[in-house]
Amino acid sequence: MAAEKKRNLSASLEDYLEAIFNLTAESKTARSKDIAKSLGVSRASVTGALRLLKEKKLANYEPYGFVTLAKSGRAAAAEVVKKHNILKTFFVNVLGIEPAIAQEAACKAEHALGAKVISQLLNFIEFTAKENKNGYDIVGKFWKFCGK
Amino acid sequence: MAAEKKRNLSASLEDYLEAIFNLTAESKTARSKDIAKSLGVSRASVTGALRLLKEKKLANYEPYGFVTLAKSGRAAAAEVVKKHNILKTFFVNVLGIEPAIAQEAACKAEHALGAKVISQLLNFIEFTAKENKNGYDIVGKFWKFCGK
DNA sequence: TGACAAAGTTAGTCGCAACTAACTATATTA
DNA sequence: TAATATAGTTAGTTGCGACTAACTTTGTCA
Repeated sequence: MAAEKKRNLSASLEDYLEAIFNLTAESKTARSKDIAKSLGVSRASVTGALRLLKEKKLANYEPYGFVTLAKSGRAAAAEVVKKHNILKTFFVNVLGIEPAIAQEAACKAEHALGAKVISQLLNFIEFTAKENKNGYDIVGKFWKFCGK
Repeated sequence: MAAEKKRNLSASLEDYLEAIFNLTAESKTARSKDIAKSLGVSRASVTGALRLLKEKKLANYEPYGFVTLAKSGRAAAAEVVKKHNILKTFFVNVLGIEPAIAQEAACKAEHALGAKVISQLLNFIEFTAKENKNGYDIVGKFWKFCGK
């Protein structure tokens, strides 16, 4: 059995990790102010969260300093981002949900669904693509089905 | 526009409503002790939740008395139960998730997903049934696809 | 019917995650 | 380089949702 850590992270802390991950990808530095803005939260709340993430060895953080993700934090964040993307893709590309609604739903569901469900959703997305290549457009038929 | 109430119920209170709804359906009376047991929570926590539900006019409750759902509470509970059932059905019957895992995932996701996503999931379940009747077994093919 | 068990409530505590207000550190620029 | 704006922190508060321990009410049965 591999070393599965399975930290028990709250939805809130997962959101912070995700925000730091995304901001870092975009602009190379995650400023506290931007984390606050992207999560719709006060700067004080961000400070508190960063302290918790530091305690849990998920983020490297010193007061008034830069924020980066530690190795385990990056892994946890990547996991959440992956869940988010799979969910959103499934909602939009299969179910035909409008992107803004899908985005919001993915944000919430990403904390609720475990690895098995997520991996099956990914499988399903790939399955519909394969079927489509083989001439059977499941999604197209489904959307037509919904049209009435 | 119809009278959309859209009460903002916490996940926790939705769980209580759901438990009361299910217990009532099973045994006709929802005892505090049973609510506690079914949610894995202390009896004191149930008392607190019942007071909140009463304040919000969702449950009829007097200390040491019976608990029943008020009209709006029953509607809210039915909504949650419906989400739960659609999710679980989708997970088990389409994605092929083991029932116990699907049950747990549905419990969490039912609070996270909105009406649009849920109704599309239901549509999708119905769509696969229709396709199957027409000789195209999407689910069967998907499971085979997953098998490799 | 009175004692006892079971069910329910109350009071008080805890942890989490947010907030505001006020303070401190850092960065900018005149 | 000193004034000031911006970013970040600290301290203190709030609300929620759980808990335990101790108490009260209800129901049972000898």
